[in-house]
Amino acid sequence: MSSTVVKALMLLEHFSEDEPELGLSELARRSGVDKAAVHRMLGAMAETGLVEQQADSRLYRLGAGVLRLARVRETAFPISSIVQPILDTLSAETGETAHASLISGRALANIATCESKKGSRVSLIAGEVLPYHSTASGLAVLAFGGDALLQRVLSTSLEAKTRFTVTEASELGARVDVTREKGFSESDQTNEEDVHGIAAPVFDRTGMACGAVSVSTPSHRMTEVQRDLTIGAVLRAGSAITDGLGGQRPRSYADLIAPLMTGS
Amino acid sequence: MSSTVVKALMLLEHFSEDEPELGLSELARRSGVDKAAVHRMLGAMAETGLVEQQADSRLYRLGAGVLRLARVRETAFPISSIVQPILDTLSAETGETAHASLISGRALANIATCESKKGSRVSLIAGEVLPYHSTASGLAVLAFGGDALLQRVLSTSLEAKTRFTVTEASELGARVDVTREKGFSESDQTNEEDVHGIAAPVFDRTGMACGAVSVSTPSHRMTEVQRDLTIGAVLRAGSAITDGLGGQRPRSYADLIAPLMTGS
DNA sequence: CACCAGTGTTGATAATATAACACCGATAGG
DNA sequence: CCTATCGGTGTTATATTATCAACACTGGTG
Repeated sequence: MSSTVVKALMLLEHFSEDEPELGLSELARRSGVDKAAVHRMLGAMAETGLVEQQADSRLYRLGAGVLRLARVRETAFPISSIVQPILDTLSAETGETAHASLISGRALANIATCESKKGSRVSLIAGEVLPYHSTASGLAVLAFGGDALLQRVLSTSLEAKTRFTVTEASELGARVDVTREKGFSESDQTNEEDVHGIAAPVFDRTGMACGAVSVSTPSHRMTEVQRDLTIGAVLRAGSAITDGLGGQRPRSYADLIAPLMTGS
Repeated sequence: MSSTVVKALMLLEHFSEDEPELGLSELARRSGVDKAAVHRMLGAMAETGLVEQQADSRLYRLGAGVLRLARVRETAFPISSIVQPILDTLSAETGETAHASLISGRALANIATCESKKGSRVSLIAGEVLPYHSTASGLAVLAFGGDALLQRVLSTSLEAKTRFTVTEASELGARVDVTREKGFSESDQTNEEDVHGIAAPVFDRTGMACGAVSVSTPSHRMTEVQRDLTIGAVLRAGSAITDGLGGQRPRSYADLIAPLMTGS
């Protein structure tokens, strides 16, 4: 069912900002894969520089190869450099943390962020993988990313990240419909406690959503005024990023959000 | 002998700044792997977001996953951000193109560059993979990266990149010895025509070389004066990077290069 | 229009790399 | 000194993968 390559690459998901170095046994435990298999996979990935092993502690971490690959991609398709300034203004306009993510296989990859300047803010782990079903960004992508993607996600089991997470396919489908009608998505504490998210889709040049831009606000601070302000700002940012990437908004979507994109 | 994971990841080496998008057949041809196998491997890597397939043209390119991974690594171990300013001053001091690379599996990965401002300059492809045996950076790493690495490289077949490339293991060993005695490495047109390189090793905290910093000068422009200037600047840059990464120079090496690090 | 050369994709079967298990030496703590 | 970790290693049955061929499709050409 699942190829060894996928299994090996899934191991990389366990490296995070908080735990950038992991031991063999630890990694085997978390991934639920046999220790010997993990050892072989890490060895294979080390050969190509995707991971590297500390000589002394024997811990593994992401290798220099990922930097090289990112450079190749970013040089050819400068996404991050286009997105970052837009996120900065989005964060400034709303006063909250903004981030952008792109479709990356079976999940969303957070590729750029701008944290709020406030002391109390939503702080997210760099390079986190965001599930489609529990985040505002995910909803935005599901709503405008085509039926194939939506069906695939609906047919998977939806993990409950908090007590508010939608775990029923039918209800998730309903939320996607709402998102499609409104032109933006909204989620309250479905991925993390006390985090409210508002997101807008980003389109590629075929008119399909390829990612999303989102603003995360502490739930207790979210007011009606703040909400309206954020929706307009997020939609403008989404459009700006779509344009920056050479993407194309579907006509119906452009008409839909036009009245909402008030403000400067 | 060779695992499927390695074979799959080797496919990624064929993506470059010049050719960021490749078709299935093209990739199969270059890698010498069966088309069907390449198809399955790319599919597997697409599942995890390491590559992505254009919906319309069906071409493959590096995916958003690599950006995410690079963010995780760079947040935890901010190498690029430490190296870049040092490269900038190195390039300013020498007037030529400077770059830094790290050990990445079986080769060196170029992770940061600063191009010369001159019209005639050495321009290198972003994210290029540098062979150990044909580059000044490679020599520097081989000389100070431990015997295990050196033996492994010496036992492989050395591809002739130009008519000056060293392809005999014995001669390469001799050049490594010279490098070890001098404290820096030098190569003239061994990797590319009309490119002269001078490189210094970068050490990790165990005192082993983990990478190198190098200045590439058009061969015809390399004079005695320029050479002395460059050697001092490269050695200073190497030391600065080693310090910035929390690395540790071996005592013997520090004594060796001390008299050469003249200038500011 | 038929043809051709190219593409991406999919099955079938045979070959082989892989998963699983127990095991090893080393290290650290009680 | 015993126990519980750790990283790493063999070995064999098994499941995945490589290989080959054929497929449907495209765009260009006679």
